[in-house]
Amino acid sequence: MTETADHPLTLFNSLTRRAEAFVPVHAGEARVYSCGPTVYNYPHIGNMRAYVFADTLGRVLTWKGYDLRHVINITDVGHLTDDADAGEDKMEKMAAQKAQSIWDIARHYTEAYWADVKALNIRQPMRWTIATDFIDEMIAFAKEIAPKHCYELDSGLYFDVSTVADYGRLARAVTEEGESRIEAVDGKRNAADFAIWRKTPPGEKRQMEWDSPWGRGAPGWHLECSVMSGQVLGFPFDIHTGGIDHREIHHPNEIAQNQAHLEHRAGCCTGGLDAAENSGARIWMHNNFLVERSGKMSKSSGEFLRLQLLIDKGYHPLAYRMLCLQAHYRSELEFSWDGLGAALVRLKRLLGAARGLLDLVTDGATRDSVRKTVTHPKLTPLIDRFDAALSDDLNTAVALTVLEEAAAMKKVDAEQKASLVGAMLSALGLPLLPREELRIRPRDAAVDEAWIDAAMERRKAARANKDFTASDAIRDEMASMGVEVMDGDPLGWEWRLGG
RNA sequence: GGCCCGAUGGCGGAGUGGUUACGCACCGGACUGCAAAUCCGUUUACGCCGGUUCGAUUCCGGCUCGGGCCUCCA
Repeated sequence: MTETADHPLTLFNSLTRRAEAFVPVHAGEARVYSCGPTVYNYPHIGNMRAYVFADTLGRVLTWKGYDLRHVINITDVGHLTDDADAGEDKMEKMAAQKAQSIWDIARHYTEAYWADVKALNIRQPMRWTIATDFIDEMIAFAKEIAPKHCYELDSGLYFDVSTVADYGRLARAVTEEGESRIEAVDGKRNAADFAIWRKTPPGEKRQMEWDSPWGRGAPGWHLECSVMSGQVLGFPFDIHTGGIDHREIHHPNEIAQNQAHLEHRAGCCTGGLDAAENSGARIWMHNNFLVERSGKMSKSSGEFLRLQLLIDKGYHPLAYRMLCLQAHYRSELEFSWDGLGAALVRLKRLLGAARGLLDLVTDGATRDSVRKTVTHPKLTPLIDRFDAALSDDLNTAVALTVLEEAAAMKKVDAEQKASLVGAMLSALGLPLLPREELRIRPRDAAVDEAWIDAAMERRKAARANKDFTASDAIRDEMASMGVEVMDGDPLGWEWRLGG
């Protein structure tokens, strides 16, 4: 057993379409920027997969011993409803629909998002950047690159993608003359040109608008991420994450802006800076989609799956995290209620196996710290296998099986096992929850805990008298109310409701 | 029309040129007054047709089917 083998962290870089060794820009640090939500509506569980992924990445970086500096942005302005250049702003539209201030809308949905973040045990990033806090910086950024890379039309300031080298390298699919199904904005030089500043149409008044050298208006969506990531983390930073949909449009545009910005700062250039070397980030990572057959994962379809709905049905939110962990982040993942139920059962059994270790658990441990405290010969190979799995582009599916093996391990030093299991749970973002928190009463449950406790008491008395006819009748009665009785459950659950 | 991706047992989902993860479900056993829960054990798979190879689920080509993107979307 070579339990001290070192497994360098390798991550799949969308820019090169290859797994690459992670080499931090700043020794010992990992600087990560994640594209966050546009807060014009509730996030659905598919959206949340991106943040579970980003959190898992951050936890693995911590496990590997890096000092994580993570930024997630909140887009509270500038996201368009349809046409990429001249459509309605999603924020403005929702505010109009609800007859509320746009700022109230933004706050409401930001808080809803944060609630989901908390429920999924996603760690707080070093900083949440709010787009509207960076308007001045966005204007300054745009002013810098405008002379060489932008042109002005009636509707706004546009970025000319032909002015940077290798535009669209990330997407690998730039359709120069493609049959676009949307009407192009008049005057655009290239089909792929995008607005970095959108002017408020004459005669209109928006709730969110600012003065700029190009008139009153609002920043384009792509500009926000370039500015916030560069401001807070500095170019180049290590990793930029987002959903796979961003690989085609948003991130290529962000990269083009970053190239232009870096070019300006370098005071060059002949031929433009290379897109791979000057994209702003070393590694671009994209999580795949959570898919659901009936289309409930699309916000535009009206009804969509929110985390709160899972909770209302009696599924603990961490069952959803477990569902994500079982698959690789780059694979499409199928959502179904049966699948969620399976993940919940798995989570319960895992935490049940880890029970009793509660007060021994060490949170936030690193691989190296675990190696120091866990020396039992049956446990050390598990550290290595766990580390190898996570180091292999975040193979959480395999890491999870190693964790389960560790939790089920018999005849080993209890304290060492606790350290190991605790560290593994922490690396995957699964907290050791007590029973009360893991069990969730479905919202539509016909009975409450008081009723259940009373019934349990009656049944207990009948059983004490060996009156099994009576005790079975009570059990049937409870079952008819949706309560399942479990005698002698090792988790200490005497009953359950729903999931 | 253009570009890209996928197809693994009942479901989900890893992975690999040769010994076929894992979870849930099912089945068997232990436990239980009986169940449930829990624990232990077992069964079932690599879309089709060619090619490369001593050997392919794994590599290459074609086909079929499914999905995504090209318009905001994690």
